[in-house]
Amino acid sequence: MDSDASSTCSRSSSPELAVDSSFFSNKVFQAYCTDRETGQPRSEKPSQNTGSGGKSPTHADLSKDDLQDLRLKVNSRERKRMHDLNQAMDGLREVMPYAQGPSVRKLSKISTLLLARNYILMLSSSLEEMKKLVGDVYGARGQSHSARRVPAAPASQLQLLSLAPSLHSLVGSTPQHTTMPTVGQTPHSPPSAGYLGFPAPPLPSLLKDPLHLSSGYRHFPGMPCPCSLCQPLPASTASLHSLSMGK
DNA sequence: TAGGCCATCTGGTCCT
DNA sequence: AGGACCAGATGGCCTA
Repeated sequence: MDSDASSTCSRSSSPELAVDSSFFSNKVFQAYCTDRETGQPRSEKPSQNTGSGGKSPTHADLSKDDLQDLRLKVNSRERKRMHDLNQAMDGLREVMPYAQGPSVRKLSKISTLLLARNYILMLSSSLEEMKKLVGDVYGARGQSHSARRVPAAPASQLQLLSLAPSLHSLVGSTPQHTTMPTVGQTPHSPPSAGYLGFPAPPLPSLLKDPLHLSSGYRHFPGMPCPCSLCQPLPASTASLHSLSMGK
């Protein structure tokens, strides 16, 4: 989907192969050919087995055309590798909680990676909170069975209780696949997370501070809120937040 | 015009 | 040996 954005975007992230034209117009390649023609090798070391009857031809033994073919092959492979990488990056962009559309500029690669990291942290946090809440609910029900009979919460209310975190998550994290631009967003300004339904932090802070995402819950009136604003972060989540992206 | 982002080429290194 | 992966260099495009 977003790979289409490359065609609508002012610039293409993966331009179609123009191997011959781009490669042969490349100044480096031209310089390379010039060096070969003038007999001034750029970097290859003098080979001892050149013309000495080696069993298999080394790079130095290859003719100019063969060397050129080899270089083209290597370049093509590298190009394909980078295109695959960009495709994967597009796939990642598609599932990010971010406004997408022809009028919205694509997230840069670094922004995509940083946002993905924070998104994962937020989802982990939501999952932990939901687990904790479900545990509390079932624990309370067990106690009520063993002790005196307390009027249990109606089933609908229980569902609401246990659904609250997921509601938060859904509201706050469902990828927006519509093409509607965010309010106050210029066609070429970086997209904001304002579509989430709450005042979104500016992108830079969102990318830097994972807590901005985890605090981005929508607060429903009358509904118990398990979000990290209203409750302290669980220890496991806190440890998650301390994770670094170090290599 | 400077700076950011990107695609591409290229040579080196590592792995199978 | 061949391919994958990586990082540096280079040049183009776009935006503030």
